Amino acid sequence: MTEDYGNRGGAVRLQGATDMGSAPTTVRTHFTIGEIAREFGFTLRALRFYEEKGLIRPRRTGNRRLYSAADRQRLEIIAKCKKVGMPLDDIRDILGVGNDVANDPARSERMLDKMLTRLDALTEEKARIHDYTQEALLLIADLKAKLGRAA
DNA sequence: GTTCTGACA
DNA sequence: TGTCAGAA
Repeated sequence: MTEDYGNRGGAVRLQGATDMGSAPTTVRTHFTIGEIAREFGFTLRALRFYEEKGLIRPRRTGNRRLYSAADRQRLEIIAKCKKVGMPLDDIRDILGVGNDVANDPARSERMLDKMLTRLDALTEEKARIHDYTQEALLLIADLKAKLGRAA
């Protein structure tokens, strides 16, 4: 884990903004795929995959990916949606094409809509699993009885 | 050591 | 998506 907080890529120096120490404060505006992966818990493969699918469009430095604040906001949404098992296609719809995802009421509206739909699906799944469980229990009891074992 | 692309599972 | 390979 090379925590290169040096002045690579999108690093920017803010005038006068210093903290405690004497070294000039460096605020990084862009991050490498490795850093983003660690921060959000995504694998490098997943991040490249999301890019292939058009969910994010990190800028490049040569052919190295650089993730901006906007990319991170999108990733945050992706993480939340993935957490409930939402399909990537739906996540892409929520995100929309623009790269600026901050404070977008329309986006929140889309996300709410998709989330409600997802809730329905999860509720149905839960019911289905309950049914399967009951069936399995019944079959097990039946088999045990047939084998002369205690229930 | 880190990241990239492409291919296969 | 994980994993592996070969290159930068």
